[in-house]
Amino acid sequence: MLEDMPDRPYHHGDLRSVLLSSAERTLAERGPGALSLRELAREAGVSHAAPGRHFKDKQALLDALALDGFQRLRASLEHAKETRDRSETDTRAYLLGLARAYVGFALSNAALLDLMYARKHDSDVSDQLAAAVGDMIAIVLNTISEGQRTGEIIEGDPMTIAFAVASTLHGFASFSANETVEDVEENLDAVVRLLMTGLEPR
Amino acid sequence: MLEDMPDRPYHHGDLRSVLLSSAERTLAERGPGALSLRELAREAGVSHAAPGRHFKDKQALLDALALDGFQRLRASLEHAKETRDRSETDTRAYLLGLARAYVGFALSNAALLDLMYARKHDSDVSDQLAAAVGDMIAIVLNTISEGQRTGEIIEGDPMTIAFAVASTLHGFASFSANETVEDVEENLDAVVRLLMTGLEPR
DNA sequence: ACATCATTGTTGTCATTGACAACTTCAAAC
DNA sequence: GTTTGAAGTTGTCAATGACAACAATGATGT
Repeated sequence: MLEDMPDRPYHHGDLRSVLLSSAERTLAERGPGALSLRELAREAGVSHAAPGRHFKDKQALLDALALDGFQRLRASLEHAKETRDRSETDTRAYLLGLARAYVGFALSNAALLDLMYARKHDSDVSDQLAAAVGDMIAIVLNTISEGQRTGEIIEGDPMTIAFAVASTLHGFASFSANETVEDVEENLDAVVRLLMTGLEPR
Repeated sequence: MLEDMPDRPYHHGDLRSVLLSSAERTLAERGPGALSLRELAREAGVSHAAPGRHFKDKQALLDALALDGFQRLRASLEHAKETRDRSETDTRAYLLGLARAYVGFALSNAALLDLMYARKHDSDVSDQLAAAVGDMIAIVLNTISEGQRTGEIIEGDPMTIAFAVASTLHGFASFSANETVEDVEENLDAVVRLLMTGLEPR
């Protein structure tokens, strides 16, 4: 009889990351309400209590997902920055790149983005998440400061300006992900143009 | 013996709205995860299945909360519009009023706002919610069109401009509600100013 | 008046879930 | 080699959402 050949070794070896990616798939496909630790365990071929070794809580799993999301979003924004650096130093083009990256992430990871900004994380994790948001704003801040140095951006407290710009990006991404907006690209261009030139006639 | 005096009549009479307001309080105080139909029933002094008569689903309750939230938000924005009409017709002041109303709502009803924009509603309700968002954008749209008529706003597709402005308001409100931003008022002023005048030096 | 009947509430039950406790397997460190 | 601790397992519990079957109430039509 061959039944004593364990399909998988006793120790899964990679359970934590398997749980995370499985959770993210479920989140994207069936929403946050469909997330169940026990179901994740079943999918991973592991007992119902195994996830408890890696995540104290269901909330801990969600926290980890959110943090991971911020890391990837940040990487995406920084990638947009780096690819820009090789071309010219046009602040508007740079902002457009950032906006595209942010919106792209929002469209591809709508449910995850919700989770990232959900107001229900453990207090210490909330600090980390706040820091992650701070990092993102810092990227915008860099652009603003650079733009101010080259004279492409008006003077004024760069932090305030960065906050305003980040707000716009976030709001646009959030809206675009929610409603079924067809011409995201065009709208996005218009938003960046508007941000740069303002609403008042010159 | 007095025990046959029913504390409450068999028919609660107002259960639906009691459930809704109780749910909203719980939502605000303990987050969406703490919402339990059974607990709401207990608080209302009613059996555990009674809520089922008014809400097919837990999701149906959440949908109702979200719709109600949009109605109140819209009323608040329209109130801002009416109080403005009595003073001058300065588009910037009007936008500032709208922004204050939106942010005020976001700060007072953070968890509810999350729910309103959550991507997990029943499909037909989603349509109603999308319509609600459309109504809100329409309010902004009015302002933009008026501003264009008085020459205070640049020309261009008003819908696109309105979408951009609404995005900014929403993003700012969402950010302000999440992070612990101290000087919301100042930042808000700066955002509206920035929207009006743009980022480029003139 | 009064029978009917839809509404709203009730009890009972079920499968699922998150959390925890107690036990086992394995591998690495000493 | 043994000890020790991380990772996985079974077993159990209370809470929950959903549903079915039944009861009370009040409105409607004649």
